[in-house]
Amino acid sequence: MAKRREVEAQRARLSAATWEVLAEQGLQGLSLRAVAERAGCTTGLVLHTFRDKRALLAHARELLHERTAASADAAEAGAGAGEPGEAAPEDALRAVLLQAASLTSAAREEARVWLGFLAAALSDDELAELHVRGNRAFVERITRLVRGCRPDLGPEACATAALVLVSLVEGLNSLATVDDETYSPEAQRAAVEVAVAGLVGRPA
Amino acid sequence: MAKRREVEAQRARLSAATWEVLAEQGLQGLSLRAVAERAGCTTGLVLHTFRDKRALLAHARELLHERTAASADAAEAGAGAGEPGEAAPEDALRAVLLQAASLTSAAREEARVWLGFLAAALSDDELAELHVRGNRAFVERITRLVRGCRPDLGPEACATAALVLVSLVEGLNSLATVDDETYSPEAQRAAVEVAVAGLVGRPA
DNA sequence: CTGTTACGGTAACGCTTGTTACAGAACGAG
DNA sequence: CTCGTTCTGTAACAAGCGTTACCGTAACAG
Repeated sequence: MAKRREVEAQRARLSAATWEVLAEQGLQGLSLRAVAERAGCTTGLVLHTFRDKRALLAHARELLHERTAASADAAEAGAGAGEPGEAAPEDALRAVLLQAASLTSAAREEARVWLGFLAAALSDDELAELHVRGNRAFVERITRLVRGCRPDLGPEACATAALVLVSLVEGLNSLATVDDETYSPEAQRAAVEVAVAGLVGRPA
Repeated sequence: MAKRREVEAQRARLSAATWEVLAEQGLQGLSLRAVAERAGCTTGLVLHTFRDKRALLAHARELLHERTAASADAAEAGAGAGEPGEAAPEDALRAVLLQAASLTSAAREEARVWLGFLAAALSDDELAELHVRGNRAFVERITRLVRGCRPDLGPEACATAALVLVSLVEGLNSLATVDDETYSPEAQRAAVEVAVAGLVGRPA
């Protein structure tokens, strides 16, 4: 054996650089040289750490998935930690949905990255599979939270309600990446509130 | 003056080719050579008809906008032409939304094209402006239909409801491009039905 | 009929891309 | 210390990109 550096740290660093380039320059500007420059190294290191560009993209995609999942976990736990009041499950659902929306500029940047990966997945089967896995995990999370809010609903109704909420949030994210005026944070918040109230909340 | 061929037909033909390439090969495969080969000509003709690639993309984007607008017009008119029953405005809203969703394979292909343009708009201001214009027109259309269904709601409530429905449909479209199993036509239809019923329909 | 003008194709340019081969540097083992 | 292995940077490669200059060709004006 010889040198055994922390290659895992390199992978994380390069994935983060991939992410930043994707957020700033878009999908078209995402070249190996741009990533290398962003990470402060050359393309040689990049392709020594990852077999090829697709492997780099796939790793960055998984990193994004893990990040959003952790963020959702935190939001869900934080909402339930208030007090065991009457509307705790609804608060958790609302908290997770609002956290998934792009209310802050950081979240909007993440949405741009997410959208870039989605567009890339249209012609990359591996990225497509990763996207499907991540999105289905999100759908299952929302389905569970919906069931917690409305135990009276059947499984199909819960699944449909979850699909509505997930599609709504991801649609808001996608549209907000280009039109942050129409899809302002307030507008997004109001939309999520209305949808939650209509599907799960008070059956007025 | 000399030859005066139908250059407008060429523009339409090339835009259609752009569209097809974008649907089949994705944003990365959208090169001038691919478009030219698809249209049965060379790149010379392409760049004689359009100043550069961005102009070609912009024209194809406008063509997509006009197409979706015409389709929405047809759906709206068709739903209102049944009989002047009690729930005509709700039917029109539902028809427009379902037509905008990707229930058929042709509509899914259109959604892939739409998504490609959206991703391209992240780093192209002209495409971004075209997208914003088209989407706002759609939002206004839905807002008008919502107002027709629920004259009792205030302007803000109508706007929020429209934003929910638009984001829902576009989210369904985006997600269905990659996962046509979870976002099957039946699932999309059920989602739209639930959302319309919850926001506009019977206030149960 | 002839000249002018728009049109379409050919081929090349310069550039960037992903990828690979090679050379030097850094560290652990003997 | 010295060898050998692992790592990183350099440089080059072929391929593809958008774009441009150039050259026939066909059609209308006079």
